[in-house]
Amino acid sequence: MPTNELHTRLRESGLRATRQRTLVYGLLRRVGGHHSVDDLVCLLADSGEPLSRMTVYNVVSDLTGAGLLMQADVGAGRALYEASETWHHHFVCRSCGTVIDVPCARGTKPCLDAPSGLEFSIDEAQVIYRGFCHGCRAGAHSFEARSTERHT
Amino acid sequence: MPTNELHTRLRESGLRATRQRTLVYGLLRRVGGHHSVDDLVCLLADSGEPLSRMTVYNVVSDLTGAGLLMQADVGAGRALYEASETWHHHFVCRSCGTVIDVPCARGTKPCLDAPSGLEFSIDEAQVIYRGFCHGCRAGAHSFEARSTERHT
DNA sequence: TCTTAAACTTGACAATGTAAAAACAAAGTA
DNA sequence: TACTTTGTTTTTACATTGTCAAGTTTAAGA
Repeated sequence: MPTNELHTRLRESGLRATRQRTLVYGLLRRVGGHHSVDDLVCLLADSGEPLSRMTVYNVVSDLTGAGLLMQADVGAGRALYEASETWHHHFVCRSCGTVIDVPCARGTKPCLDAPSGLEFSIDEAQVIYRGFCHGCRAGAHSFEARSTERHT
Repeated sequence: MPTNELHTRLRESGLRATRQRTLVYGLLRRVGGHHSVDDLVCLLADSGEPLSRMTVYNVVSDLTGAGLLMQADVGAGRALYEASETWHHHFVCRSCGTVIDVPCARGTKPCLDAPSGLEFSIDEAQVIYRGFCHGCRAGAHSFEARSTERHT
């Protein structure tokens, strides 16, 4: 996706199209996968366009709020970000920590029908599946099968 | 639940029944609700039985592994623990951070049927619902209703 | 070009979690 | 009951992740 288009996307989402936001969004769209803020800071530095850590935190927060990025909380201070068009979930391996996308049946938020009769409004349901990936199989089995997609 | 019984529970779960484990497990059963490690350290200190932070981390990790505690990752370095008999999920208010239990349709792990055709084994599916609680309602509504249970 | 509100940078700091080694204690056994 | 073994706890230091606040810079509209 060319810079102009990224620029347009940002504006359409109600955000100012700054160099920093364009860089982060462009990077995530280009490389794909799940990345922590620290990852992003390093990748940007390596690409010759270093941004401050605080800026990256602000940018991913803004882009997530605008719906351009998805945030996956895969436990204990591990927040990962990705540029994705469709709402989906994540599998996390208990052994090696690998994160794998898991398609969502509905594909749009809030995905799950929450039980009715609750005193609050839900706009999103995030599911984290845990278990052991193919490489780490050990103890605990509940079902098995064959592969689909895999990121980072 | 008397100390003897806590003791027995621990042994049955394959853990040594140490004073520290008994204290933490007993506390969580007695007070109920969701608590961070820091919470627990303070509560224990207040009750005149101080434990080191590291010990509390070890204990909750061991008890969670043994199935006596549930861990709820409610985002960005917020790991909460609770003593619960049945598997369930959590709602987190985007505004005030309040955590509310949400019953799970099945009540046992792994709760959700994951999409078939995946190259890994799932033993647990944790769902985090996000939105706004009754007190914080603002913008975003997707449905509403009446209350059930509420903790911490 | 000029103006202004929004965004970025910097540096210090808070919160959360982990590593390693030494002291200690639970549980089984003699 | 005393002994032994092995797992647990404690301490200290540190790594990681995220936040605050003040000052500077910049995007976007007039």
